[in-house]
This record gives sequence, C-alpha cells and structure tokens, in this order.
Amino acid sequence: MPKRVDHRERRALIADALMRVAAEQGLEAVSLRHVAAAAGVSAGMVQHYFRTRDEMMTFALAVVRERNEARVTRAIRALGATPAPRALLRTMLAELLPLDEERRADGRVALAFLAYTAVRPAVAAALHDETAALLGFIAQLIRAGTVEGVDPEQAAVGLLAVMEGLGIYLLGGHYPPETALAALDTQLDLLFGPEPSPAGRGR
Amino acid sequence: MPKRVDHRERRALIADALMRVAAEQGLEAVSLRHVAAAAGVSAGMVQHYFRTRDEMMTFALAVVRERNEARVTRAIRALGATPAPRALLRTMLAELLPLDEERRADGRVALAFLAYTAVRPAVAAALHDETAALLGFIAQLIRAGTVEGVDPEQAAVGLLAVMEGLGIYLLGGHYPPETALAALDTQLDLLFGPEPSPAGRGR
DNA sequence: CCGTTTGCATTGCAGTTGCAACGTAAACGC
DNA sequence: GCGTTTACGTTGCAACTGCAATGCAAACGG
Repeated sequence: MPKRVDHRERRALIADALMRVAAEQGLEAVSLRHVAAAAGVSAGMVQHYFRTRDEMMTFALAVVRERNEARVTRAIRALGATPAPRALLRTMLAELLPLDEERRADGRVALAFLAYTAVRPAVAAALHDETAALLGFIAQLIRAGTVEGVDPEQAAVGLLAVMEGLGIYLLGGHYPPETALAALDTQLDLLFGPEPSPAGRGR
Repeated sequence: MPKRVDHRERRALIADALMRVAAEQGLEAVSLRHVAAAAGVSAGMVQHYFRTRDEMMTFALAVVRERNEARVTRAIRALGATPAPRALLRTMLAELLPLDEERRADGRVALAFLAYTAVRPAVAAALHDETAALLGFIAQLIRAGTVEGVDPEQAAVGLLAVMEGLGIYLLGGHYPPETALAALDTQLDLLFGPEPSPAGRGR
C-alpha cells in the first residue's frame, strides 16, 4: 500500500472540523466545502474520506457519542474505587450537562443531531442501545442506593429525562448552570432522601 | 383596499404547510418553493406573505408555541374548576408530551426549532419568558400541593426538565408512551407522596 | 373610467449544494 | 523500470437555494 496515512486520524480531523462548524452555525451549515475550509484542507480530501455527506454525518454522530462516553468514564474513574451510588450518579449526570463552553459546544451538536435523527429513524436506532444501557446502569445504582417505595426502572427513566431536559434548557440559556445543578441535587434528594448537608451544598 | 383577503389566514395556511414539511423532513428541508408546493400555492405567494425565509421561520415558531399553549389551556379547562394541584400538573405535563402522532409531529418541529434557536440566540429570547412563566406556575402548584422539605422552585425546574427529557426520548422512540407516563407519575409520587392508588394506575 | 393599490405568478440571477470525473503525485510490489 | 494502488487536488455540472424584479389581473377610490 502506497502513501501510508493514518486513515482514522484524517477522519477524526475532518469530524472535528465538522463539529466546530455545527456548534457555531448549526448542522444545516455543514457542507463538504464548509467543513473542508474549517479543517484547512481541500474539499476533495473530505470527499476522499467520506464518500457521501451522510457518511460523514454518521461518523460525526458516533464521535459525539464516544466523547460523551469517554467523559463519563473518566469522571467516574476519578471518583476512586467503590464510590457511593448517589455520588456516582451525581458525578455521571453532572458530567453530561453542558456546564462549560466545551460541553456546551458538544451539546449544541448533540441537540442538532437529535433533531437530525428524529427525521431519519434508521440512524436513530444506534442511540436506542446507548439509552437502554444507560437506563439499566442508572436503575442498578438506584437499587444499590437502598431507595424504597420506588420502581428503580421508572426512577431511572425519570432521572435520565431530568438530565436531558436540564441540558436542553441550559443550552437555550433559560437558566444558569447553578440552577440546573441545584435542580439535579433536589432530584437526587427526592430519590435518596435529603443529604445530611455535608457543608457542600447549602441553599 | 382592493381584493380583500384574510392576511392571517393565508399566513396560517403557509405556516401549516411549513410545519408539515418540517415534521416530515426536518427544518433544513424548509425552503420557499418546498413549502409552497406543500401548501399547494406558488412560490411567489409564499414570498408575498413572508418577505424573507427568516420571517417565515419566526412566524412558524410562534405558531408552535401558540399551539402548545392552546393545548394546555384546553386540557386544563376540561378539568373543571378547582382541580387538585397534582392532577392539574399531571394533566398539563402529559398534554405537552408527544404521545400521539399529532403531538409527535409538533414535537419534531419544536425539537428542530430548539436546535435552530440554539445557534440564533436572538430568536431564543422569546422562549425564555415562556419557560419562566411556566416555571413560576409549576412552582406555585407545588407549593399549593403542600409538599414539604423541597424547594418549590428547584422542584419545578426538575419537573419541567423531566417533561422535556421524556419528550425528547419519546420522539427518538427510545421507549413507548406508557413508559414515559409511568415515569412522570413516579416523579409526581416522589414530589407529592405516593398516590393512594385509586384504581387508576396500578401495575 | 381611470389611477392606484393589492394579490399573486413568473422569471431571472447569483450563490451554494452534493457529487462524479479527471488529473497528478507519491509510495509500494515486482 | 513499471504497473498498480492510494492520496489527494481541481474542475464541472445539474440541482437547488433565497430573493429581487417584473408582469398582470382584480378591486377599489376618485
């Protein structure tokens, strides 16, 4: 094979540029030439690595998901071994919220893709498994948290929905990050019982 | 004035066609000619009533919001006078969920607009007031529901987020409507205390 | 009856889109 | 050395986009 080039690296480079364009101007501004310009390469090169636009989009969507997964696993690993279920949940969910500019940019792209896949059911299927896995994980944590009187599965659905909704409203700028975090904690209080207020979060 | 025509009616007709296009193929497929075709009129007519595409979009966004508001007030009015806070909340939130095909279509459009406005902060400002008003209303209901130990404002934020998140996942087809409704009820149980199970929702 | 205003259709235009086609240069097997 | 394969860059094209401009008919005021 001639001219050995790291195929994945190039694709990642292009997908990165795509993400930047999408975050700043929306998915509809994502075109071959536009992405190429943002990546500082020729349009032909983009076309070389992604034969169609749809292929490029699908790849970018996968990147978004991988980024989120990496973020979560990293945050969880930082908690050390055997953390309390509630702390683990809170860390995980807070990590998924668009609280800083980096995550806001990713969130905008994710939101755009959400609308994108809503019209392309075939692409959306990939997201189902992820949601299902996430729900199972959350339900398991709730179960381990010795919460009584609540169906863990349903509570997991609610909790994940809270996170998603908070993310949406944060992206829209409807309220500041602190409000979202406070609401998340209130939600966890409802589930696990009120915290003994360990000086960490008053008011 | 010659040739009297109901201006608002025409605009509504066009906006309706726009909604159909957006629900089926996404906002990016919304073009002057496309919408005109869907409305069964000429492209020139669309241009006559909306001088720019952005004007058309803004109008359509307003229509979506008005539809939701109308839906909610209608559902609430059907509850009769002085309904219990919890029942009122549940009715209102359930009405906003994309549970049937009609609301799913509207939801897809709303989701598309969400992503649309995420990149156009100027347009998003109109949504803030609506969210704030809704939050105030929900908080007031929670207060009236004699829920102790929870900050009504934060609980309202959480509750609205649950609704939004459930809507997103419903649109994505991640779970069936019953799951979303069950999660909503679980959430209300957490807030108001478990229902005395009035034969309505067991399982 | 005539001018003006309104409602709408058609056409034109510059810009952008995805994508195919073609070109070339480099690296490898032989 | 040569042919083949990979990695691009360039060009071309048909389709589409928003929008301005133009045309025309109908309805009204005068």
